[in-house]
Amino acid sequence: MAEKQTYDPATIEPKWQQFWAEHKVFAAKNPGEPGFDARKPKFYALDMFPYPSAAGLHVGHPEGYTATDIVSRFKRAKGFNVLHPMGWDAFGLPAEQYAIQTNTHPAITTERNIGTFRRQLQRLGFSYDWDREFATSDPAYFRWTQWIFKKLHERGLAYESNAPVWWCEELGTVLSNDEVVGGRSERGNHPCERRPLRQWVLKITDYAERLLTELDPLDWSESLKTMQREWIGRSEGAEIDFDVEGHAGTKIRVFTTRPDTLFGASFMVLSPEHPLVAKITTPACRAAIDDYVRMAAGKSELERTELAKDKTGVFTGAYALNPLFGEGDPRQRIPVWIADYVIVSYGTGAIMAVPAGDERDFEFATRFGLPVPGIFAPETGDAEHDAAVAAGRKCVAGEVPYAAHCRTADGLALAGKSKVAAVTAVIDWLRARGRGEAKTTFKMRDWLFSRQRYWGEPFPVLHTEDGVELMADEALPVTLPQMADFKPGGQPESPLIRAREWVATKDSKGRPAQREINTMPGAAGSSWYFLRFCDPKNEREFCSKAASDYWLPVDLYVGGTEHAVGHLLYSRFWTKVLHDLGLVRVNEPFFKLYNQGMIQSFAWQDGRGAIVMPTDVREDGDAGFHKDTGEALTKIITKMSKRYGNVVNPDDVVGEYGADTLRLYEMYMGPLADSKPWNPKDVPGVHRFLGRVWRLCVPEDPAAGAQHTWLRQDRAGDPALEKLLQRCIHKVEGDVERLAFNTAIAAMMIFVNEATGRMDGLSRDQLRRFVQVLAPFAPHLAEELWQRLGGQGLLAYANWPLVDPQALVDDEVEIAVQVLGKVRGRAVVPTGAGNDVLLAAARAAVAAQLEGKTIVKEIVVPGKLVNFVVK
RNA sequence: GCGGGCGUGGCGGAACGGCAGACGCAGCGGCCUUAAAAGCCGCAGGUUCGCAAGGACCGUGAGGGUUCGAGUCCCUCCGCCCGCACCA
Repeated sequence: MAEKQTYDPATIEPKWQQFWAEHKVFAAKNPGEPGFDARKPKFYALDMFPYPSAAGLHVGHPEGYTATDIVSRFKRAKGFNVLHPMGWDAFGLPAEQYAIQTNTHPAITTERNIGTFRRQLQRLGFSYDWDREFATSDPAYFRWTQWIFKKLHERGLAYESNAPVWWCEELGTVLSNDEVVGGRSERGNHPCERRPLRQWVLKITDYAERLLTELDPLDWSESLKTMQREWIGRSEGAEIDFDVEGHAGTKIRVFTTRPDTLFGASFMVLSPEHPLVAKITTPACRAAIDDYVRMAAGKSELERTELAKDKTGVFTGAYALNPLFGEGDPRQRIPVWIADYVIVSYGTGAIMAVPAGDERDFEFATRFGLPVPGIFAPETGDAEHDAAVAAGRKCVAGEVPYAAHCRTADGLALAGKSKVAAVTAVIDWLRARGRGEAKTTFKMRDWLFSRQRYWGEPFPVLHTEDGVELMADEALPVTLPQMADFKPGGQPESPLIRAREWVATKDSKGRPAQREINTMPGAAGSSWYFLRFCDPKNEREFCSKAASDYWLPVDLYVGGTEHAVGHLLYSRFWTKVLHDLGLVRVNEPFFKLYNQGMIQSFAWQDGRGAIVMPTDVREDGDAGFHKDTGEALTKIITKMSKRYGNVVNPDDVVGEYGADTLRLYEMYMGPLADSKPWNPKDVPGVHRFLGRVWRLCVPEDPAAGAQHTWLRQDRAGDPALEKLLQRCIHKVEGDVERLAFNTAIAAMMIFVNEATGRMDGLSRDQLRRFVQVLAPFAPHLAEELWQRLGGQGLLAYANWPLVDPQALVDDEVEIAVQVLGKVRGRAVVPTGAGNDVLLAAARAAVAAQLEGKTIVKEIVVPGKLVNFVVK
């Protein structure tokens, strides 16, 4: 007997992948190109492009990619021009570290890794337009990254700075704020320290206000918007100048959000790094101050910000003068301290301390025995509390009535004013006297834009006799020199310094000049790649205005939360700058952003909490035992990691079940946004489903042909199946729009289960339509069946089947009948029946429960239920 | 500490304020098979009454509230996850 015709992804998947690639089935046409259809709306579906690591693709990658692929295929079927590209974020530290480890040039390892990633992605049948592929390390691409840097420089948004930056000895480079977490590098968890180094910095703070307000209308999750808002960290207040006693002309400027509490400023705190510390410290205090400053500098950021630690600080010996009070007022003269709870880089690096109104200042005052002048007169009714606050024994924040003595001789008086009014009053008073002004500050710092590494974009910058010179557009791209040894030198200097011939060059006037030896950070190339995808081959421009006008903004951007404040902020910043230059129409690049959850995995833990590798575990159902000791183990859910031995390789899954099963399983696991564990036992379930779909079309016996006999011609299908199919199409449509892929798949399973029960009632037309619905999820199987069913042309180009709204309505509905809110019966009534019909049917259904009771109220929800309230 | 999210069967998860547990996994029974695998058909939250058909009660982390009706809305608490964390 001949082989059975079973569902065999290993033959159909490569077949269709090859066909799609050869015929460029998913190539997107730009306006003006032959074949472009201007009548169609556009849809730009984008994945956060991957960093091609040596480890290859991880099952986490295809989760988001499958989601955007489903939407892309769906939108094509719905008549959209779809842009769905893929490329590589290829410059950066990990590539370079891997290159160093394997002693291979990063260009080579990167190319090899990209090859692996591309092959793995193509095995999953994603409908990318591969003609638009590029890597950020391609000279044809980074030429324009350099060009954009020039534009930023022209606008005054790029500058050199010598301010302290995060230096990571282990990585041999500086890192930006979002790359350092708690004083350690995000990548590798190495210790970092602050040190001053000459660096290129981008003035993202100029855009802080816009980055904040223009976030509002975006279709992003609230939690992500909150993260960005907090990172930007806007706060409104005032800057106030304090004179220093005995130092005429020297002023200490502070930033405060509570200028209304100036009456209670009883000391002042400078950060240890504040430039005036050395100047104002008195000889008697100098030794202690020097010690403290040295100690603060030696502390890691982690130690300095450690939670719940006691505050430390030292008196400078100097006194500042509160601008509110005149000579002779005992409140005028306040001591100046230094303490490391004040951060040099925020605000002015100095604060006025108001212990009565600020928890931190109160703690400091208490610890060092400084006075706490009361400035509030609360009336909470709690006499003890009110008295304590008035006397300065307790600290309060927020809206509290001011004490009567909060007044100046010349008419400023806060008593009776609201907080907002008091803030305004104090600012007005200060401004009139040139002692302060309203001020808004941001936590966000400028973007540290240079790295001391080899594998990144060189700057289009020369250092000449006259200073910095930007290179001409024609000289771009500035490519990296070939170097045999690109390791960091242990110095805070780029390895490029050793490429002497490359560094030494001539400026535009023919004089000797040196190239900039720092390179750009990894986030440079990824800050505009979504633009380049619109016009990836353009040699004259970074992206034609026509192309970006058409495709942007990105309609759906899917990726992980880890880029919440880095990449997403930088991309928004660059887009706004390019917009301001008139080069891009949109002001925001990503209209809808969706964060997929993490795919986790099971791991085993013993009684001490130690991880037990799966190879040492004997599984028995859901329980697990140590193979050697027999100890019962606990199953935990955690991220996939080599340490736990629980990494799932997509290649293995594709090898065993096929790409369609992998895609379908990842979408079926649960909501896209949730983190959820990979359960190998669940995978066969979706594979079985695909096998059933296959059998709906293809007979087991090859002698019976490529499709069941009843599918060889058109004839009417089973009306009950028709109704189910209509429902299924409708449900999938709605679910795909809201990215609820798990429930869409459930709906398809329901249909297939029914259809399997009466297979020969299924018509060719019905099965074709079902296959169309399946196509975005399992495109290979769908395309194969479409062909066997004699579908017109390619399924990839077919229009989404229409739903007949009539078909969604049943003639009859079953309603629930409740008595006192509990379901006691059911009744079948005609759809759209009036309340009286419903009530009559309902009464009959629960007659027994109503017996001997009085109906107090009848609640009717048409088409759903009837509830009797009885007594 | 502050902000946000989440707690539903043995497991992953469904459920516009209206029949909790769709769909899948694991489980059980049956058909097919010499046997198994595969496949197909069916059962299935818990407790309990009943020979059965079919009932009853309890059930969405805990407690309270709003409502004719709460997994869903409100308050308090517990637990888990994420983000921020001396930002003046």
